[in-house]
Amino acid sequence: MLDIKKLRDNFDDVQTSLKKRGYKIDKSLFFSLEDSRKELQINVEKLQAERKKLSSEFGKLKASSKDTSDLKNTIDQLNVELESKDSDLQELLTKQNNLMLDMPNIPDTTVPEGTNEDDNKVLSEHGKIISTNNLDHLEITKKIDTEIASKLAGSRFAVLKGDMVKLQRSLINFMIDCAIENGYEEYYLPYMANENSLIGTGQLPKFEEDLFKASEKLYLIPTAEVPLTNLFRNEFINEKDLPIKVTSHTPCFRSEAGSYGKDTRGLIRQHQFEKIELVQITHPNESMKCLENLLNNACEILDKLCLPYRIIELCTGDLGFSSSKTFDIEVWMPSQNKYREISSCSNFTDFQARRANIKYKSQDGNNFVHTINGSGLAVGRCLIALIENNYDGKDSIKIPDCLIDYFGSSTINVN
RNA sequence: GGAGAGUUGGCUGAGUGGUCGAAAGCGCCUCCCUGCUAAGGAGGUAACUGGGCAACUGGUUCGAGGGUUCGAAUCCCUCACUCUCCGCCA
Repeated sequence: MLDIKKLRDNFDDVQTSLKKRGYKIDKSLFFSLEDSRKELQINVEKLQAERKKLSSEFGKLKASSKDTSDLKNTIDQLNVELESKDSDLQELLTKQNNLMLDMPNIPDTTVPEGTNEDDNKVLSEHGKIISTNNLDHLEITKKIDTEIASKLAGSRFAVLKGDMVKLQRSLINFMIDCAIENGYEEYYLPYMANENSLIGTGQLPKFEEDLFKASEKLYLIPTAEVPLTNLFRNEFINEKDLPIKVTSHTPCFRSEAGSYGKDTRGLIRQHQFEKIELVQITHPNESMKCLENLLNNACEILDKLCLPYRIIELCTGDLGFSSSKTFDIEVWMPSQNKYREISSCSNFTDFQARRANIKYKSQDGNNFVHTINGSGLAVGRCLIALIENNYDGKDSIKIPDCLIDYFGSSTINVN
């Protein structure tokens, strides 16, 4: 959520910024709501003050057992007026709030301008592309089975067997250990979240169709970002405790509505996948530095796994709803002959903090924190990358050195 | 699933109709004392929000939403959540 004061005072600046990401604010709507709000609010508060005063006089008259009927009449009339004005005001505030909840975050001034992903900027490429293999992961190993998964649950699910499960488990443990080493505290979390949590991180109300609803009140989490960030919802944090770094491995559930026909083969786009999430709760002055730190933490994993990847900076038109600045990490997928997203690291500035009411206390008063998060990493996609990049073209997949202790062997025989 | 108790400021916790945005304690901040630390003393310290250049000055909030009342933390109703005991259970 944006700061409404910013809109009141610098509407044109905000409008210009949001335009860069393709969002249009209706200026006349905003100010017509705002003008009525101001007038009504002043009016209502005046009436409330008056009632307060008269009620206390009423009490005094009562105490000295004097006649109160005239005063009661006055107050009754006042209450009728107050009630109608107040309900107008409430209606208006709801409209205004809905308008605010619909607005995306303001892109950071350093974000390159653009209209869609074609305008994203490649910042750097890392590692050597050595694989000449063009078989995809389903062709390389039979231990990933999406057909049998469709019997169990439908399309966009997978069943893993034997070595592949163990490899996935090794990746998870390796990634979590990296995060811990980098100062993140590990959490085990609920895989379902309530509505308020999802509003806090920005999935609701606008993106309900992307979620799986598990019951009347609970949704399956689309990412551990939701529970990790909401750990701090409605909390005050001591300034000296910032930044707070937390991590968790969870499954993630996404309906992938609107991606029909896209990435239908294999593990790349599933309703359910494993992910390690990194979250930092930071001081506003430090957040960009923390974003770089988090990005490095994520890249480090690919470095250690010796997988080729590149870093992309998203342009204004491709930024996620809540994000102010985002770096994507894309890993090389030999079978597709291109890089695919494996992590998205974002600075949400105070956008989520405002929605989730996460503040820090400092000498100059209370202020909203900035929230940062990114995958560290998406496990399913990492598994694909590992299989496809490390396949020898004949019968085995090489396990990177950093995983050998976790996996217990230096190769997987695929026959 | 059955029975009961609770939800108040950063925390603990008092408060059953106006003098309560709220006792007390803890914590925190400022100052005094002290060679330093500890202890001690004085004062300050809820959040959100409106108007105003500002000084300042209004309003809202005691889990949420309704109701009663001139007036509600306090009375009534509904809901959510937490805890305890019993039952069941990985």
